Amino acid sequence: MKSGKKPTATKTPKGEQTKALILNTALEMLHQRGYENTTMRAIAGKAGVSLGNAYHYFGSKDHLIQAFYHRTHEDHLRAALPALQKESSLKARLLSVIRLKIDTLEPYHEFAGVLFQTAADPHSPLNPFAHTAAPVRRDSIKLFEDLVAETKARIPDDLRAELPYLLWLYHMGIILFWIHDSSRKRARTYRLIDQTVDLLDKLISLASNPLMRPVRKKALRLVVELREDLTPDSSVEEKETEKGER
Amino acid sequence: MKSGKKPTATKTPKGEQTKALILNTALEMLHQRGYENTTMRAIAGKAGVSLGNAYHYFGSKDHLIQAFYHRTHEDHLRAALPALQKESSLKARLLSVIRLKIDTLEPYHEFAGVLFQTAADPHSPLNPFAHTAAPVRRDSIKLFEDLVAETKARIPDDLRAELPYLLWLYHMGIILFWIHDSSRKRARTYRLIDQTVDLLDKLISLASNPLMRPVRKKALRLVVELREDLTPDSSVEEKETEKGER
DNA sequence: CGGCGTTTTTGAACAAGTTCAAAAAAGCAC
DNA sequence: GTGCTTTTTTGAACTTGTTCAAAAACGCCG
Repeated sequence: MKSGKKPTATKTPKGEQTKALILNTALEMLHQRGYENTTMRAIAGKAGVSLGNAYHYFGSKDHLIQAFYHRTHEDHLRAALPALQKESSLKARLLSVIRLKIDTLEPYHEFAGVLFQTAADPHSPLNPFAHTAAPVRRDSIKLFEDLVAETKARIPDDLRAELPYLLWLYHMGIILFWIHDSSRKRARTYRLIDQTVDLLDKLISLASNPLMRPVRKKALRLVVELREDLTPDSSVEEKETEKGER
Repeated sequence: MKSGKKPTATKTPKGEQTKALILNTALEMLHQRGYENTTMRAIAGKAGVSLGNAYHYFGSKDHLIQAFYHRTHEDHLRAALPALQKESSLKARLLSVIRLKIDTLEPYHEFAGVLFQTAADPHSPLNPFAHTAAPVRRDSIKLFEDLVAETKARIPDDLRAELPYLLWLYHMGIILFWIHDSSRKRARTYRLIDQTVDLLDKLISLASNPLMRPVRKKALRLVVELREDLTPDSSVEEKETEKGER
């Protein structure tokens, strides 16, 4: 699987339309037939365009996955935001959001492995930790900011500031577990969620205790320090100066 | 990337030799040229055998990676066991082991992403959480058992029983971070290790406090419950009954 | 040595992701 | 509408992982 180049931006209504057509066809096929069975040729064929045309709009098969990412994220948002309205405690809010995330992902469990796979490679632009994915990630973290913001639990400011990011990290961990979960109806994942949310809630209370201040400070300092660099612009990728893009 | 079938067991000294030759050539090339640039054809070519022959001994490119896994694990063991002799405190032992792990992996950082990538797919036999990898994993966890066993710190039995597994999990997390770490000389990873080992040590002390017993019990019960199922024999893979293998 | 089953080895073929140069269509200025 | 540029679209070619049937080599029995 080579790198896959620049997904050319669409510059015409016609192009826009073709791009959307390809994407929809792709998502549909991915859903129905899974990742391996959805070949670029099949997508192009079903969409009624040529193979090369598909590659014109999506630099690689992975870019299609990225689109999938976007879509499920949006779906999750649509489900989670209303849920947040109904709950006020941090614990209940967190529980809702995480459970809904898994609910949203569930139909795609079969090829979620591939999803995570492409996402795990630091060189892949899909990787949620990479700079390229920064916008998506930020957007994703924002949900947890909302989650934390409107809760009246007494949480120290330093912790409160980092909590969204930490919860996002936690939610990534849950997804990782879910991917590997082959239990019926994903029972084990939901159990993990219920229990860990409970533990997290307790842990947050504990960390909020004045006695814990030194340890908390130290831990948070580390988090901040290592998180900062997560989005370094000093990447060595993109060796070529592109000229047509602007 | 299709599945890749059964890596036929070698049944002759001649075969043994060829297999070793291919493996060594592959590891060398992986080291020098990285994953993408090391094609199966190149390996076969340099080893002086045919492409098909390489596939006879290694069912897929991934199987080569698995061999790589083994090798680095052995290297790590060779470095870590002596180090354990010299240290007695849990903290110092853990610090040693983890740092040595990263030291061992460092030469391969460039293609570590791919490594983790193939390892992240639940369908891949390389995935460290999968049943197929159970032996390797067990062996890997064993190191942490040694690490915990001979330390005289007063740790409650329930925690002590699960600690090796938990530390193994922790060490996987460190590796994940390392893979994404592009700082000079991997400074950030080492900093993360130093700091988190310290925190872990504190956390273990804290968890050992009688006051924490209820929470600890609850958390450990969850760990045990979810860990058990990690190696279910009820897998749906291996549809064909193989007859030549025994 | 000669036959014969097994293991090793080969080479060709296939599938699928990716690249690319060039044709076709669209957009636009005049 | 005509000519020019830009964008879209195509189709063929290339690369690489993988499969497979058949040839070659091997081991062994009589």
